Amino acid sequence: MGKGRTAGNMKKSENTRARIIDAARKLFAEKGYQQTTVIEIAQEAGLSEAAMYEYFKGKEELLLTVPDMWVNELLAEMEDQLFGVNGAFNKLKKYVWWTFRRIEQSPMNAKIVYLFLKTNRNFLETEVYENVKSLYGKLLEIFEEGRASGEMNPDLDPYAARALVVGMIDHMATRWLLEDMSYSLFDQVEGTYGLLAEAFRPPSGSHSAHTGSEIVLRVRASPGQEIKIAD
Amino acid sequence: MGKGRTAGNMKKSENTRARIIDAARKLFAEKGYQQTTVIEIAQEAGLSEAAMYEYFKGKEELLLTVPDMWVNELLAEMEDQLFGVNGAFNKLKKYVWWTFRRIEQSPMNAKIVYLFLKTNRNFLETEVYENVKSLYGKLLEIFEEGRASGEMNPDLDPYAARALVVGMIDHMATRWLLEDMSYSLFDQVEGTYGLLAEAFRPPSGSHSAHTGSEIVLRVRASPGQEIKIAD
DNA sequence: GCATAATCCTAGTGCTATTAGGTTTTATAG
DNA sequence: CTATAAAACCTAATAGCACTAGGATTATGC
Repeated sequence: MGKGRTAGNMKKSENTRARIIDAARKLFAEKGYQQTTVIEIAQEAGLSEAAMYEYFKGKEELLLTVPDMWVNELLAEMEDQLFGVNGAFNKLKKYVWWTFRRIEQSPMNAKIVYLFLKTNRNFLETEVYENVKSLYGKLLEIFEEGRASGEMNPDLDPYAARALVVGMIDHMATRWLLEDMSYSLFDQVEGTYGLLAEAFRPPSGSHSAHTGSEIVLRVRASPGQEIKIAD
Repeated sequence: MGKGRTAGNMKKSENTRARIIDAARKLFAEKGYQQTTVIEIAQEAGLSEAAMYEYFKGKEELLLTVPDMWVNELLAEMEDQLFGVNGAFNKLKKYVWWTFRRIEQSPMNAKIVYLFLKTNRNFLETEVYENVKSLYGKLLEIFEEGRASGEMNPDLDPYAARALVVGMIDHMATRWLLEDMSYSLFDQVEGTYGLLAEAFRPPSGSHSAHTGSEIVLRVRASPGQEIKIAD
């Protein structure tokens, strides 16, 4: 096997490309996108500045490419993670936990996605964005399933529900990353998720509000006091 | 009154300062922070580039100052908006609606806060951040009130609840701004808020283990049917 | 009117992304 | 092995930008 060649039939160019992406990922996560210069990336990858431009159109393309692989991995793994999980609530919990676990495991990728990419003006036209949408799209299926099975509120609007879950994930991930991962992510998630899930449950009487035949009375009473209802 | 002097005892420098801030706000919102050059800001304000540096240390200080006034206004207005509103849920709804109304009314300020400022590495050390924290802090009071009055779940964790509300506001505002305000913000908010509020309600059995003094009865009745309670 | 300070400008400096044009290395065919 | 073409890489510009030095102009107090 030739020197400098890694296993398989990987060309040198692919190897170099990977080295550049790794260097960029590391530096973007450490210092932020704006604060990282292309010279630094090139040095970290062991190249001259100009040689880098053989592999990437520019710094911004690098920003858009770096997390692409990660999100692709996530997308490929998602179905696998949810496979065999029964029930909409179990699926939802698994989905959320899995997402946060991945964020915890790859804070470098997560930082780039949550801190630098999401507010980039070209983000919406990105390949990554399409994949992120697919990731979030799975939530709609989960809510539809929960609605159909009666496990969740039959009047649940899947889009509204998705907005809440995505908003929660984004917010908690962003805070954790901004605060430099200084606390336990899952300690926070535990309570917040439990609370959010309440919103998706069927109403107490367990039938739809559209029947209009239910009245709720709130009564104050001492412990042990008997309450009779006369109709 | 001297030419170029506006009403009151405003100095020329204050006038110029305000012109710079207005110019920066407009350009940041239109083109984004990175894409706006200081030359453009200076031209829009009718100054030379160098003169601008008599008023601001640099471009970043401008980014941090521009939305400061807006958030200050919000903070000053908040108590006023909630004054006289009874009940935790009414307060919460008012809070959320008021926030989105302000976002809708000042998309330029909102863009700067939600798209450019929040991911800035120095945001956490900002005056604005302190004020934003105060704005969100009010939510804690609301949840405490709801918990104490029995209107909300007595086991509600105010911090978890705040995370959900803030996450929802951030997410919906960011999306709306990124999509260039191309749809009705309030159409979206209506359903999502209604769903979220469900999470804060007391549990179905509805008596707190702690106070033990409130009981919720769910009764079926026909419209018009009279229900009497005998104790 | 004159000193002083506030306000502003012209003309840089230095850093950074990007490119022009050429050199070295590698792969390939005869 | 050698000629040749392509791939990989480099040195040395170029251009755009944030920011500054040093000085000119204008307003203000006495």
